[in-house]
Amino acid sequence: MATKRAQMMEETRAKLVRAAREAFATKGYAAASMDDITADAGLTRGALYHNFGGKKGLLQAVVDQIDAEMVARLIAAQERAPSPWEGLLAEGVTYIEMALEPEVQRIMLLDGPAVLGDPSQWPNQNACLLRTTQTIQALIDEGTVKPVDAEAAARLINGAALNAALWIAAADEPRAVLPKAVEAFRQLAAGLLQTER
Amino acid sequence: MATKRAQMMEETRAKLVRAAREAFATKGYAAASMDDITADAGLTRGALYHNFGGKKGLLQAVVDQIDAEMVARLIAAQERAPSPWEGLLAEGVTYIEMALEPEVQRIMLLDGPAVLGDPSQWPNQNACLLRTTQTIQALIDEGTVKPVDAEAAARLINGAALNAALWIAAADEPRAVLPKAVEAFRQLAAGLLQTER
DNA sequence: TCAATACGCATACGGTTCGTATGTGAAAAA
DNA sequence: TTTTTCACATACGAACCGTATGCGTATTGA
Repeated sequence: MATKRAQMMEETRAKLVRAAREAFATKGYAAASMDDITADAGLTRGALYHNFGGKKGLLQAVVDQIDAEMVARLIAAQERAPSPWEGLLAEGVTYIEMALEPEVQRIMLLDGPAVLGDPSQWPNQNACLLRTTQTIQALIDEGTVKPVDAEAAARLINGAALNAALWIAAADEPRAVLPKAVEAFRQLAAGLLQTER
Repeated sequence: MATKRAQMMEETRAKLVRAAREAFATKGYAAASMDDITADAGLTRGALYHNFGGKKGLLQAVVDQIDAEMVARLIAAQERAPSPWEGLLAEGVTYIEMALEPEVQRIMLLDGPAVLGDPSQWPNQNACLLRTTQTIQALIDEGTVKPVDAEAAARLINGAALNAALWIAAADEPRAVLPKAVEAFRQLAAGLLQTER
């Protein structure tokens, strides 16, 4: 039986994460006070410290939640593609598109790395990167991609997409810049393809 | 005549920037207190507010200084290369190497963007990226590189190099993965080259 | 069913940091 | 020399964070 206490605790955690996600996205991590967040969730800082250990722990929880959502969307985009190679490109493009959302930009691309450190160390980010690495390795095995180090290629691809995302998010006209970024991304990625045809 | 007051002021600004650069690099922006920084420079917060307007202004000054140094190194690396295209690759490798330095990583890649916003919108419009953009534009004009958007390409190239650097920095054996990263970087960048042969 | 315990969360307090408002002494102007 | 300017120091109040402690309800055991 799921104890009633556990249910309550899960509920308060959800409320705190929801309020924090909202506050971090709009004000940024540093400017968002724990008093405001907890009050917004109908609680106090006591609950926050008990459940997450502190402000950083709460950010970690928010990051994990968003990260999981992003990974799900990346997988969906890849599976929708007609070929593994197109799947890799679709993944990158999806990643770029997600950065149009202020929430992703602020929490995942700016405050997250600054407060929590290297994103590639985040649990779900590792899974995402690992999957990209495997995809590239498969493309290497089938001869579509040059025999480079799969992990290195995956990290560079991800990094390129990430910076394109940051660029778009900060641009005056995101919708106008998006196609440029996507085109440049496809060109860059093409560098991994076997040259002969 | 350069008034004595102006000389004094320039001196105190230099001392503050020096102390701040040290503190930001080691403790990070958020954890570095203004009292510590100013005391370390033999001053008080009064001088800081008078000269830089606040903590963010001081960070901006530090960022501008480091940015200028980075550009100088990028230019030097590019001029040392045998061809414009090799110059671009040399820039990327140099960028990777610079990102391995904790100071650059902490201030320019993590705290800077988080506190000041996207680098391309910094008042001093980060010359680093501008430099790469110009290099790529030149390569496009001479026909070496495909006619993509120069800024987009520069962003992606920088992003790839940046992530490569973060990967290397977090690796168990940095010196072992460095060549892998450089090789993958060269392959990716080759995607920008004209295909005909 | 009832007493005892566990524990999730609220409350209270001290310490640190930040921003502004005001004071001061030396350089510059008169 | 007197007056003004201004670079910087000092003083004060407010906000925020982390820990220690208290309270009330859910859970456990007899």
